[in-house]
Amino acid sequence: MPKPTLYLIDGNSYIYRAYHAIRNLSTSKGFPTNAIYGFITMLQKIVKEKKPDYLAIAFDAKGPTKRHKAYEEYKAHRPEMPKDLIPQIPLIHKMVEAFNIPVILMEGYEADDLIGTISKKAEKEFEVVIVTGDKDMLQLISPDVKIYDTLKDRVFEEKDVIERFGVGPDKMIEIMGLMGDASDNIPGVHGIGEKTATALIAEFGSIENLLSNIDKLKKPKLAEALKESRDIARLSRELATIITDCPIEINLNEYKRKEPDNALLIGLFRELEFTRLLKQVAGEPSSLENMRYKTILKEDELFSLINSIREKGLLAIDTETTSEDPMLAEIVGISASMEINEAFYIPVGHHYLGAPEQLKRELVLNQFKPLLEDEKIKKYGQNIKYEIIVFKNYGIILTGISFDTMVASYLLNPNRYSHSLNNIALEYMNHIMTTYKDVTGKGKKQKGFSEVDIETATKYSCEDADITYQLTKKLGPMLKEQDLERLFYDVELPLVTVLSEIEMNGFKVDIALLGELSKELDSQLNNIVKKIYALAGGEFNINSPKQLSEILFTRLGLKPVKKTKTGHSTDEEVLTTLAKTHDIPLELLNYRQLMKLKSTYIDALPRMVHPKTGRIHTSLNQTVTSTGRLSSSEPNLQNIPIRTEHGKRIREAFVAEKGNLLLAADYSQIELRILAHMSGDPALISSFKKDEDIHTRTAVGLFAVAPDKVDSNMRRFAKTVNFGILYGMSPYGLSSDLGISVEEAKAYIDNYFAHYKGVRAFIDRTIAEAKEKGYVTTILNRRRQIPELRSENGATRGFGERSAINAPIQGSAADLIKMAMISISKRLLKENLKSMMILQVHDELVFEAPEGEIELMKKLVG
DNA sequence: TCCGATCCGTAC
DNA sequence: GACGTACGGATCGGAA
Repeated sequence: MPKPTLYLIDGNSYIYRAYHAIRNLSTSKGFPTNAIYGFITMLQKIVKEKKPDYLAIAFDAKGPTKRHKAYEEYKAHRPEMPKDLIPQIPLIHKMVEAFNIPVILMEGYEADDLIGTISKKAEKEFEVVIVTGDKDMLQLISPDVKIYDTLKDRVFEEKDVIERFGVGPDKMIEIMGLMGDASDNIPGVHGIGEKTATALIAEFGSIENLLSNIDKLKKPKLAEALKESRDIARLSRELATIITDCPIEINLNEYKRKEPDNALLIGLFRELEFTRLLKQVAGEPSSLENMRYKTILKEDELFSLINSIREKGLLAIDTETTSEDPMLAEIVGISASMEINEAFYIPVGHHYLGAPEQLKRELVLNQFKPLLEDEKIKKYGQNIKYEIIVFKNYGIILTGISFDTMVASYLLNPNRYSHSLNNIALEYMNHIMTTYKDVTGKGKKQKGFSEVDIETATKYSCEDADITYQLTKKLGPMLKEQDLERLFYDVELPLVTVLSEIEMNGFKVDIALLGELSKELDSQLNNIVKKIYALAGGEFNINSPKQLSEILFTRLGLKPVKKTKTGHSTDEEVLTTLAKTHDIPLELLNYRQLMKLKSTYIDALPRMVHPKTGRIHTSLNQTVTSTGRLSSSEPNLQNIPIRTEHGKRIREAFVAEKGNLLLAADYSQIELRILAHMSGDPALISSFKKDEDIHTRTAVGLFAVAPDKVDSNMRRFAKTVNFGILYGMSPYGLSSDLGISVEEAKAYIDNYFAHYKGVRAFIDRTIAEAKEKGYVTTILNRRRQIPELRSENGATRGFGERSAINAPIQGSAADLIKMAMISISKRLLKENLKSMMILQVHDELVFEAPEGEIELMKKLVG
């Protein structure tokens, strides 16, 4: 007869884990619920998976403990509990009660001690499992007591401790006494970490024995440290020791697992708006077992699936592949969902020992092709641009794209840090999904999706398709509510296909030219490095701001100009200032510029060339920026240098295929034009109508001179002011940009607003409206929330105000160029042109056109 | 060995 | 602190 299991949960460790695992969850009224939700999820998981016979949860009590009295620094450096976690704690206690799980709590003692005491008492009759992420608890392990770490999903037994530390759990306090514990501010002996501590205790058995045998140590430094820290080591050991005889009444029978109090739970779930959990308790099907997820391995099943999709006229689709890069991806499986809680997975490329026979990829794709290319069959996806590209590389043109949950989530809140399916499923469905890493493992054990067993893959991939389907149903109406439907269906969704084309087209790069440039810069850099070392009086790592700062401000005694968080700044502004007093900063500026170009562009770009196409395929990300702009990554082709001479030479390496030419169309001063439009300022509008040079026009106002008397310097000032306005620049910012005093800068800004009165009014109006509504909008009604406007902190609020000015302007410019991309793409298709759109850089579109089409293209894009 | 924080610099 | 939006290379120190 096996012993019954007793699970003892370290409530505090759980709360922090839950809080950090889940971000940004709150009720519609704004009460934070992330920790509560995470706590429940973790609790349910334990109960469901481990099925404990007995269960209790211990919490720390308020107020100081014995350890605080013994050592006032104890846990002193621990950051205070986050503000949004504090109000969740009492609700977590209530939840535990509603689950009918006993709460163990005692004044003057920590959860560790209570667990230690209970575990000691229970180990004879029970198989005890302590659930915690805290490594202090390892000392409690015995043949009958294990530790379970939920985060790592790992059980630690006696043998695991011996394997890692070479000694038994009873020696853990000795090791901890030596090495200390940063999180509890237990000091330990300075200079001794885990390695040394483990070795010493393995040899001497205890701190006391070690201290009486210091003379036998071979390392003098170590011996010295130990001699000095005798008392600290003893104290640390004491602090690390978990008390196992708390004066607490224990009736183990009370810990026997009981059914939760469902009425109480429903009340709490409703109050906290946990809809998924509510459904669960109310008895609706929702857990994974109730899902109708099916693996398709036979031909007749495939045919019947395809018929069923045709009947429905829609599907949410997801592909599993061998690569995150769609240009390199090979299909491993396809999943589809047409109904809530129902999905199908068709594996076609799983290779592992014992893998069942699967349908041939070619067969499956042949069967799917007519359906995928049928415009009348609606396709829903999460980041469906990825699927478009993957399928295109198999000769399938995915058509009928009707929803992208990632893009929808972006329009609903462009500030979100992530629009991953897992993330938005949590936000909009209160649903925690299996992650990719759960399935493929991570770190060393990570495997490709083709090695994932088909049963697991089915669950994972079907969930993706299913949730994508469900989110489509959920987010569609939300877009309508916020009046985002036109932006979504007329602009962003058609843009997905356009972006996929640009990415697939790619950009040709002259690798040989870059190679030459690399060699050339190498020798130039070599010369500069020698000069720098000579001037510095020795070698050091110029790339390390830390080392450079040491050279400049300590060895050479130069005067620091400004600070960073961690020391003295060595950025361009600082070096330019220092160049007046020493020769070395100029060389450093030179070095920095060349090094930047070489490492970021010249040497990096050739690595990004696609093995088959020989071109560079960037990712154009549609859901990253908070304003509505696109971003470009892997590589970022939106920040290729242009300003400096060397930079221009890098641009020269971007070329067209033989017989083609590059054509760039840029939307001149688009943001200032939008400012004119949105502000209705007559002076600004008339200037643009007359097609004047806007910077010169501004200079005329600022300097009160005739247009023909504006010199290049005046124009430069005016240009800086014009751009500064778009960014909500302060007098300080302008002054440091132009190298003038703050007073002068303020005068220029005042002067600007005196000439463009409509702009002043627009800024004031925009900020006021943003404060009232909490968000700003663009001309296509793109919406960005700006919570910073309501901050107590002046700097944060200032940031909010600048964003409120900039976001509508930058975002409207993005709206316009996106519309242009769609219409140009349509014309290229309609007129059957060979010209390709190959890049967007915010106010510029780049095309590669056959020579014969170039004149036509100039007209078309102009 | 990997990952995140930091500093820095490129673009619009 | 002080000008908006991005991406990424190099270093460095701590965690895995």
